[in-house]
Amino acid sequence: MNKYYTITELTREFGVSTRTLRFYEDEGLVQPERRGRTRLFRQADRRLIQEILRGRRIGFTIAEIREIIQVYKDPPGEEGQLKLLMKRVDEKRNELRQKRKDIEETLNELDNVEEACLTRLAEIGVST
Amino acid sequence: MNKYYTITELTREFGVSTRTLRFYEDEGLVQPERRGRTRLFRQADRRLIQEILRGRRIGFTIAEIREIIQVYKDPPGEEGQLKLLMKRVDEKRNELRQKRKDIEETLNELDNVEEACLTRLAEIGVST
DNA sequence: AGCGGCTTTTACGTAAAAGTCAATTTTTCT
DNA sequence: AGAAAAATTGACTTTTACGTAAAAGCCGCT
Repeated sequence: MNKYYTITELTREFGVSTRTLRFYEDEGLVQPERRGRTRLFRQADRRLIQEILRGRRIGFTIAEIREIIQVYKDPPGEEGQLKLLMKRVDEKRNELRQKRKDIEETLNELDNVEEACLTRLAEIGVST
Repeated sequence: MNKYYTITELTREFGVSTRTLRFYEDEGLVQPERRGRTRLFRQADRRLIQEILRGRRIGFTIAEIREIIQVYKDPPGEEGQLKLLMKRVDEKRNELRQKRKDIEETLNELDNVEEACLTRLAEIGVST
């Protein structure tokens, strides 16, 4: 059946504005089809948007996200390009591992904060 | 001995600019002492900066970081405030868990990209 | 006293990623 | 067909987190 999605269906699903999706199109991240001037998003576009938003959540810039999409769309074939790409991939991975560590540590801290809150509440004599 | 750090010592240690550290002071995140007009950072300031930068890496805004610092500096004592804080902590934790999941997934994808690169290189006949 | 180097303050600038608004279309419903 | 609802476009604005440039102060050294 190959369903089409309207822009507002997707904004509702992902909790973003139409402006945002149009912005992503302007930036060349997605290329929905058109019927007249209306955008028609396919499954592929929808999945792409999921990936874009995931990238956004972990702090990738639009440029970085576009780069990643590019690599999937047409992977480099030449040795120099491939090695460069691998280097960039390795850097990104290190960055993400650091970020993951930062998150673990912060999660632990937040656990402590919660503990402290519970303790304090108990002191005041509030049963949780 | 209670050593003081100059602003440039810290910029070198953490790889940030003096502008950044002054900005954090303007935003009320750190309060180094002064000798004349010169800032003198203590160990406590230094550790605080570490935490600020960690927060920054995982995408916290200055306002959020300030809020966290505030909670440490003077924790709420009243029931309503405590419960509110716990709610905010819980939200933050969920957000961070999502982010961690996003990172895991992206790390896996990057592994695949690397694999693909190696395969392609082997195809071209390059020994890695 | 002069120099180099670091520091300060003030003030304006900027890039990224949208948000907002107004003026048109276009589509949908009856 | 005609009104209402939804979508598009373009221009302008906003927010965050600093960057940058100018003009000057302080400090140790020679």
